[in-house]
Amino acid sequence: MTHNLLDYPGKMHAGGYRVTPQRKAILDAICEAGRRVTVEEITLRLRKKSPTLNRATIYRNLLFLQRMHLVNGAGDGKDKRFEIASVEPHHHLICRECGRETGLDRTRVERLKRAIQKESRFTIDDDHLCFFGICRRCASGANRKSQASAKQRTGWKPRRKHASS
Amino acid sequence: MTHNLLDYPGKMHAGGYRVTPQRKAILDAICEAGRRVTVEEITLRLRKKSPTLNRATIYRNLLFLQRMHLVNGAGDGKDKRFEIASVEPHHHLICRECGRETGLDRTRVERLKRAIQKESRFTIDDDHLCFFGICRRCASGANRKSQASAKQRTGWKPRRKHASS
DNA sequence: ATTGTTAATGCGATTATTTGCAATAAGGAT
DNA sequence: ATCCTTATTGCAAATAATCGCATTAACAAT
Repeated sequence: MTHNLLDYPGKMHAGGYRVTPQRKAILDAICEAGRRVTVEEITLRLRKKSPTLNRATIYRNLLFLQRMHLVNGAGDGKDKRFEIASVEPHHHLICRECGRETGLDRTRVERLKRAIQKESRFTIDDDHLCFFGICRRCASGANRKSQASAKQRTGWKPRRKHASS
Repeated sequence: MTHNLLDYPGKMHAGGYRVTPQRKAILDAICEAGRRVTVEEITLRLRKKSPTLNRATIYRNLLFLQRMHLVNGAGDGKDKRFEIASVEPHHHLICRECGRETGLDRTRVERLKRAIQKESRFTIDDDHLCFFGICRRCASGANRKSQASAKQRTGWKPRRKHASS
């Protein structure tokens, strides 16, 4: 239970918020997944242990947990994914093509954050940034077929001027 | 028409995609707004000049235009906002509290992107990053009442242990 | 253990977004 | 100008996400 390291009850109480079984269940579900999960996956996991937990409660708490910095979310629409916020700030490089994540040396990013904060006195409170782009493999065209479904999923076919078979 | 600088017909054709009046209308609508706009605002603007343009077409093209790097989108859910992608890469600091944007010296960010690319050979194709956090004014508590509605909008009341009037 | 306060949940009803598919129309070729 | 291919649209139906409000239950205080 990674999230226990975060002392989430303490953080919630400190803000005047309450620790409910629903919130615990949601944190558990994300934690047990052990990777970045979509709302759908979270909902499915919850069906088992907490079948009565309401849809609206999930959405509300996902927002809440993000605000509390207990959970990090990144991505667009249905592809948005959540994970337990790590004690250690860390960042991701996510490939738009194949969806794979690459680690990212955090010192560099933290340095940028500090520099920005120093200059503009704006505090970036995100300890978990996601940068989207194209990974090495996809850039080289190495894995065209293997995971090229990203495009299809959003409904656009790749370029193919009229030319038979 | 800032977006004409981008040669969007060229980019679309290059990918085997088509330039339709609907796409033009959507780009125009975002452009005319002259600032980061929500789907709702885009829809409202389109009602006037292109009343027949379908909902689904708007959503599909917003995705499409982002993929084409003609439009940038950032933010969560209904707060997601779009703007015409500038020829010049630029980045934003957006305050979670009051929603205001602060400019951000882009050289620093570009340097980070280059460094990452060099190290991991991952190409961050985002020329428009949004960093969320707390701006100077809100951090100092200067404008509590003026724009503190951000919290209410998502349905949470600020901490206030029971104490009358 | 009981009580009071009010944050949080569940529910039903809206509203927002997505999807499948037939009909339409962009743009290359003749 | 006309034809052909197929990307894109509009529509209607399906899903997903949000909202208002009455009810429930955390938790601080007694």
